[in-house]
Amino acid sequence: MFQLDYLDHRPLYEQIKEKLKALIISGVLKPNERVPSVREMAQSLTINPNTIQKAYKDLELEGYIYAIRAKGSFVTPFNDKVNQARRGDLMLEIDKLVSELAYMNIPKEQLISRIEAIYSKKEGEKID
Amino acid sequence: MFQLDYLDHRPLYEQIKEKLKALIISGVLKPNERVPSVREMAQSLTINPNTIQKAYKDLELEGYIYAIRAKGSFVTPFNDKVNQARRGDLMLEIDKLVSELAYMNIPKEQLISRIEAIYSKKEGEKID
Amino acid sequence: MFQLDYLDHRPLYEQIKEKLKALIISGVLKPNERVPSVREMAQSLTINPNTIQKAYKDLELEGYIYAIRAKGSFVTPFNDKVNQARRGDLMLEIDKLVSELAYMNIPKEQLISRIEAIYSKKEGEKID
Amino acid sequence: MFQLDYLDHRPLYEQIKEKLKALIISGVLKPNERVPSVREMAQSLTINPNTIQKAYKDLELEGYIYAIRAKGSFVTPFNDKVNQARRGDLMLEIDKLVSELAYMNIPKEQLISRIEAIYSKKEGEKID
DNA sequence: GTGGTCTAGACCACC
DNA sequence: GTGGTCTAGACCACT
Repeated sequence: MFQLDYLDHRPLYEQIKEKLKALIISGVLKPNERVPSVREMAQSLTINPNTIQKAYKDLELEGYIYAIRAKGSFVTPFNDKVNQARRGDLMLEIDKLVSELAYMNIPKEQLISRIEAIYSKKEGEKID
Repeated sequence: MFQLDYLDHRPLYEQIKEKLKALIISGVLKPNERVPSVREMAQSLTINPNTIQKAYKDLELEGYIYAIRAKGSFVTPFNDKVNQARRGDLMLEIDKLVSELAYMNIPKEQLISRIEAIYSKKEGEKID
Repeated sequence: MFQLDYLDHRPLYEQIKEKLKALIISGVLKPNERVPSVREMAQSLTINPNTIQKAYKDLELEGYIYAIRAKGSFVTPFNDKVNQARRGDLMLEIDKLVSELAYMNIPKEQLISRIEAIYSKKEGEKID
Repeated sequence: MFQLDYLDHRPLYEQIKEKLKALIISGVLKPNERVPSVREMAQSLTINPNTIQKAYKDLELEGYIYAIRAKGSFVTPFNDKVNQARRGDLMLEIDKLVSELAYMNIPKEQLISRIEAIYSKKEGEKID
């Protein structure tokens, strides 16, 4: 499914969270699709199940997946009501990054075209 | 100059770096202006000088300030050649954030207008 | 009759107990009325009959329903002698919750008016 | 500080959370007071530090304590803005309990006098 | 010394 | 078989 980077200084569970989030966001994992069980994932990454457990629990708290005991874990279907706080955080992060890029004299057109590209790719998927 | 947030779980030196960077980016600290000495800053924040030292060293490596022994540290004047790696990192971060916002159905117009606002504010300062 | 919430991390039988209790307490299920059989309930919720069985057995032990073999389960008519232990437990729980609300500076008038409302609603039902 | 009940079927960390919360709510632990370190608590209860860690982390997420790396954990000073969600949850729980008590014919006067007692005790402490 | 991360291996409740 | 809890013991970054 993906690989870990042991040179990365962040905790393993952070990497796992990031990779899974990316799969969900990019649409590789569809809403309500089952994600690998804690043990399956632990085996395929050859790390301890507790580390996966922690990553999954965090993702559940953040609203990306949900767990059903004795059934497995699944991708949360997107819901506009959820994660308003998260949206605010993302906006603040974007502001900081954009300020830094502006300071470096990156032309804003470059940024905007990048955004257009990401959004139009997403539109393309919807049509599928 | 600024305050530390002890509830933030990041290392203190990360916070210091972030705050100083923000001051530089926003133009509060001008190019070649002297930043407070390690001791001054340590005293005003009542933390260990080693922590400030580490923050300054990182900022120097990232190209935001330069140190002159026995004189102090100063804001690096902007230079196109500096920090091409940093730019790439920022772009990757932006991509990740934008993907997540797209996943959350934030309209791209909202993002773009936000960017316009930040850039036009910066233009305004230049004229000063 | 009711729906299960698979996102709830409590065991399913706990949810079933809670919902049935609510139906009894609110008067939707009257004293000596028959509650759905284990099989009926299992079918309508599409879960394993063992899970329903466990919920019913617990409710019987707690004094909310009684079972007659080959006939089904029925709502226990209210009886002052029953459940003195349960009352004590509820009082302890109330104490804990009220302490927490007091800590949060919720005015006691708000609590009391809430209690009045619940009791007066119950009185209204009795008259029916 | 307190003792664990190994006959209790709930996870140990839940018991620890409950006991600590009670100490905070009752005012035994004052705002900004330091709570025992993870290791101290683990030793005094003779359980594994990881279990304490989990309890403390949960309490931090719920807003009762805050942790500062290399310093310790401390009681969060009460803040009206925090935990509005928690308040709503508590209110729903109270409603359920009161309904059940009403069903058992507990006179509402008994409930109200209990609430008065808890609140007046809290007022007494404030004057101290 | 503090909070935080990780492993290896065990056991439990649930379905 | 699944998610969740717990232990014992280790190591890390930070102050």
